[in-house]
Amino acid sequence: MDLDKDNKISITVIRRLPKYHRYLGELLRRGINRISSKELSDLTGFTASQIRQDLNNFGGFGQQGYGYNVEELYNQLGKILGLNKVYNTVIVGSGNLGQAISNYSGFEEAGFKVLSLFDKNPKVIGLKIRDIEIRDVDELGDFIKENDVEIGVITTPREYAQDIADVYMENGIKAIWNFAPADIKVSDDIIVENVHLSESLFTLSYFLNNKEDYVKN
Amino acid sequence: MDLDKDNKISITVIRRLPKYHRYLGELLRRGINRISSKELSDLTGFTASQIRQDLNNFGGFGQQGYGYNVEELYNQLGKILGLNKVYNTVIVGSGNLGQAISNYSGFEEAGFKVLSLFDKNPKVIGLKIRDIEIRDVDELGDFIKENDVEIGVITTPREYAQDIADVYMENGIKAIWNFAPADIKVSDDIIVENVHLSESLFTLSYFLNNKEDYVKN
DNA sequence: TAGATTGTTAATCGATTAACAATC
DNA sequence: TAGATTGTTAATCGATTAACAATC
Repeated sequence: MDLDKDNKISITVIRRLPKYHRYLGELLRRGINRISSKELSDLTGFTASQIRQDLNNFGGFGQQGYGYNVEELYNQLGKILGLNKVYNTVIVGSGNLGQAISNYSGFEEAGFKVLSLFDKNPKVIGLKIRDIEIRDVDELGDFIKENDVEIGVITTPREYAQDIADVYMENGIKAIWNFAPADIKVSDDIIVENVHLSESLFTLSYFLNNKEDYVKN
Repeated sequence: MDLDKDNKISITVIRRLPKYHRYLGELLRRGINRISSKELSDLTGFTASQIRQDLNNFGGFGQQGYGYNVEELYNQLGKILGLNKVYNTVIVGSGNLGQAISNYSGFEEAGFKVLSLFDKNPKVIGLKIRDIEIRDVDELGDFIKENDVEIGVITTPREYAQDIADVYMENGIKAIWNFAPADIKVSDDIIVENVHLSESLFTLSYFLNNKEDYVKN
């Protein structure tokens, strides 16, 4: 799909898409049918021009003189983001962060189904978080293969992150969502998305000490 | 401070600083004394040229023919990021995510001291997470004022985020670290740093479905 | 039809990369 | 000294903004 263009969509554009999707979801809940790029600009803080440019990378979803149909654009963006599918997911590290992710209903609603948590601590193996069992991390590889797991989450301490990434890689996982404060090394065909909480907090700290550099949004 | 320049440091530069800091910390732990921009480039994935440009926004930390002293650069970056201070912090929302943050030793080591968690659920008010008490959210405003709290974290469900932000704002908090999937509105003098986990996950999902757009790092 | 707003091209702005003199 | 590597300027590249014809 998307063979009609050779040039990549830039990461800066891609990272704005979820925000458009979120605001359109809100508008939809509020029963609003149509929105212009100008109005979306007021909501999101991106310029109207930028919004039109961004969307036109994927198609002409709008209509001159009218704007965009909220529901249609929401659905289109959902499809572009791959939210029209279900992804089998596992989480390694059953601490608070792992539990937070497995409990968050928003992810399940968006199609990210957590099949199991994994840990190496015998005290927690066998327990259930809601209805999701915590398994021994030694069973991780087999579980991935037997259950067509596509996405692996890492919520372990830093020192185990690379080992888990290796197990993920060896067993054919397609994408890794990494919360450990380390950059893992995997082969080029595996998607890695990092959430480095420290980097976010330290950025906050920087701005707290250098208010003159801070700009909203 | 930093009165010697009128032009702001751009956000793209600022967001790279924590990563430099993290790698330098690793090098320090490994007992490595000196590093060149070329070597830092191999570690971080940023170009050597970019690294030298970034650092020179803040000072000439290197030495021709030698490179950078790891410990000195680590300390300088720590200072630039404001990690040489202690910040009184509170967390509203004592669920898994709030607990994960309050338990993470890395934040406390970096100077972010969690004084209290807050919740509105009577069942958890009065409990302790490690040695941090969960208080009634009704006491939030007074607590902030009495304890010189500078940073407020929001780990509540989306629908409460703005209300908490309002309490933070009214009681003089300086920065908000927001994990709720909503963009909160506050006055311009308050720093807001968002962690939108859904946006990260949806970006991962996009790349899973559009591998041709994926580029490492 | 007249007004509104898109899709898209062109202009501008900013960030990254390349190059190299300075110097340790 | 010779080699290495910085700090910094200039060149390039890419992203954002502005403008407007097309058209609903």
